[in-house]
Parts: sequence; structure tokens; C-alpha cells
Amino acid sequence: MSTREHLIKCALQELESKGIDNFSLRAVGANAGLSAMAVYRHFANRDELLRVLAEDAFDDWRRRVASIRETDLEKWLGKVMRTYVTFALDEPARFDACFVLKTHVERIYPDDFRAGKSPVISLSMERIREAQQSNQLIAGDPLEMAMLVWAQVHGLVMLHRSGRFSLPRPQFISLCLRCASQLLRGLRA
Amino acid sequence: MSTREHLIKCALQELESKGIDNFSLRAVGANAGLSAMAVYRHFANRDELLRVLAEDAFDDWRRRVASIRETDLEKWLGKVMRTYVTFALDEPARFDACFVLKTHVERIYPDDFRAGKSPVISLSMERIREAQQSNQLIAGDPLEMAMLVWAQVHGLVMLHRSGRFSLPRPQFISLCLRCASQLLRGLRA
DNA sequence: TGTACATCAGTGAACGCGCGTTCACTGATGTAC
DNA sequence: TGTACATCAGTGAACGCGCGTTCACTGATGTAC
Repeated sequence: MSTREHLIKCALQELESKGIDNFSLRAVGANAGLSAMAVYRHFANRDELLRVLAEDAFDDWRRRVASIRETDLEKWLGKVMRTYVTFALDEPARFDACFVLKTHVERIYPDDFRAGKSPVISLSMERIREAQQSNQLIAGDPLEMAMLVWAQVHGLVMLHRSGRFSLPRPQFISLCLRCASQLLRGLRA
Repeated sequence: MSTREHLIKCALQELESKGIDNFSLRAVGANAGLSAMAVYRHFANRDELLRVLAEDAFDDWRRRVASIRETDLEKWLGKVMRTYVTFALDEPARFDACFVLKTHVERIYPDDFRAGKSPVISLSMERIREAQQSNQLIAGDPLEMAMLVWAQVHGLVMLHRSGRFSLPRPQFISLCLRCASQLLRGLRA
């Protein structure tokens, strides 16, 4: 493992354990068994390191979704949501890097999504369109429907993150899935 | 206006313009035309000042909702949501104090809500129950339904906050309301 | 009414902290001849 | 094969910053006699 990779790994650990607000290059260096200044050999500055971490997290998220092998819209969406929630619970800092922080990597509604720059949203829209054609779903803008579902689970996760849920993990996850299928009920034809 | 009130007003301004991360007692003092240390005459420390601001924001939110005069569930919910979104867009820092930050004032699911400690959620549950009795809504736990709606709009607002929406304000608000009524469609009997 | 004292809002200097970053450096490794 | 030099990862000290908070103080106002 190159020093650069080692630093990235340690930076991720730091990020997860301390959070973005207490993420410091000094701590990353110490965690890696190097001086704080060693980081500057491999990254221009703090911002660049954070950007690299965000891109790494995004790749991870994409891979997780790509590995879901379901054809039925409802089942597929259920798994995507479960993946989203577990990602948020298990790796909050990387989740934030993908969906909360402004990292200059994020996709913006509507242009980026219409342009197909978000693989997961594009996939969702495709599946929604298919379900509309086979009369499983009501008519309506697929992108807006996808955003609706995303916002639903994102809201639950953010409220959880803000300490508004005191539920054991499995109960929280099934609450999310219940909410999602409730939501889909309204979209069904 | 007492000095304390003046400080609170200036602290709110600071909080809105700088955000929680860059909220400093020094700046509050300067903004109020006093030394930084004057703050300590009126508040034990930074945390206490922030707690007072959070309580103030919460009162404000409660008052806004209480002033909504609609009897129909759907219309009422629509106005509550509009209020939520405009609160989030216009006064992000106070919104955060109510719904994002851990201020030790927040209500936690499910106990606090079941115990009726959140006026707005309680009101929502009441209206949902009525609508269920008159067969407008499907059966189901009113609290879970209320959380569903809350999470929906909260998710949209948080994504907007994270810079994921590039929409003029009115368009974003109507997107939120469209999503909300889409959601209600699934709850209708 | 005057005087002595207590109260208390507000001050300015200072402490100690952690941060990102700059700087001049060391010392090992690779390379050209 | 040996030697001179270049490259470059990593270092430790230092700078300058803003922060929350402590401290001893000033000076105005209220109060008891």
C-alpha cells in the first residue's frame, strides 16, 4: 500500500470517528504514524484531501447500488433504500461526503440529473419509466418521482442523524422501509 | 430592550449570517457594540446562549403553526409544509436549531411524541385520527404517518440546504407541495 | 441630606488551545557518467 | 565500479489565526444609615 493510500485510509478513519468539523490534518498524520506535514507531500491541502475522500465515497456508493440484482421495481427500490440507510448509519462521514456536504462533486437538480450525471437517479428513472409503461405506476415525471423517494428516505436518515430517533437499528431500518412502501402505494396505478 | 434581549437579537443575526460553525461569542459582542466578555454577564457560556436561541426559535415555529387556521387535513398540512419550507429557507440557522442540531431541547421518537411533547406532531396526529374516523385516510399508526410526512419535507429541505437543488424559490416550494400531495395520495382511503 | 458601602454591568489583557500552512532542513534512493 | 549529483518523501519548528474563557479591574448606580 502506497503512503498515499495509507493516508487516505487513515483520513477516512479520522473522518468517521471525529466528523468533518473535527477533521484535522494533524490528526490524520498522527493516525498514519507520520508527521502532519507528510500529508502535504501527497495532497495540496485539506480541501483536496477531503475532495478525494468524497470521490472515493461516491464510487463506493455507486458500486453498492450497482451490485443490487433485482428486476422488480419495488424490490429493487427496497434494496436501494436499505443500502442508503445502512450507508448512512454505518459510515456517516462518507455518507455526508456524498449527500450532505458541498464538495463540488455533487449533482444538482434538475440539470445534472436530466443529463444523466447521477447513475443511481438515472437507473431509478429508467425503472420508473418501465413500470409506467407496464401500467404499474401512475403517470408523472420519473425524475420528480425519483426525487420524492430519495427525499423521503433522506429525511428519515437526517432526522435520525440529528438524534430524533431513539430506535434500535433494525427497527429504524424497517420503519424506513415501511415508509418507502407507503410512499410507493401512492404512486401505484 | 434590555441588554440581554439586545444580545439575543444580535446573536440571532450572527447565527443566521455566519452559521453555527462560525458562531463566536466575540462576534456576537462586537455585533452588539459590546466587548465579547459582556456576553458572560448574561449567559453562562456559549452553550447556554445557543440553547436560549434554540428555545426562542422553537417558540417561533410553534407560533407559526398555531396561527394556521384550516380545518381540512390536506389544506392544513399544505400550509404547515409551506411554513416549514419557508422557515428553512429564510432562517436556516434557527431552523437548524429546531430540527437539525442536538440542543437537548429536541423531541425524540417515539417516546416524546407519544407523550405529546411536540405540539405540532400532536396536532398532526389528532387531525390524522379525525380523517381516519371519517374514512378519508387509510388505517395505520397516526404517529408513523405524521413522521412520514415530516421526513418527506425534511428530506427535500435538507437536500436543498446541501445545494442539491438549483431552483428558484417559488418553484422549489411548489415542488415540495407537489411531493406532499403525492404522498397523501397514498394515505387516502 | 450626606456619606459610606454594596452591587453589578461591562472592560481589556491575557492564557491556553488547536488549527492550516510555510519554511528550511535531512537523509535515503535513484541516476548519469 | 565508483562518484557526483538530482530527486523527493518526510521532518520539526515556527507563524499567525480565531476561539472560549479567566481574571482583576473600573465605574456607575442603588441602598442603608
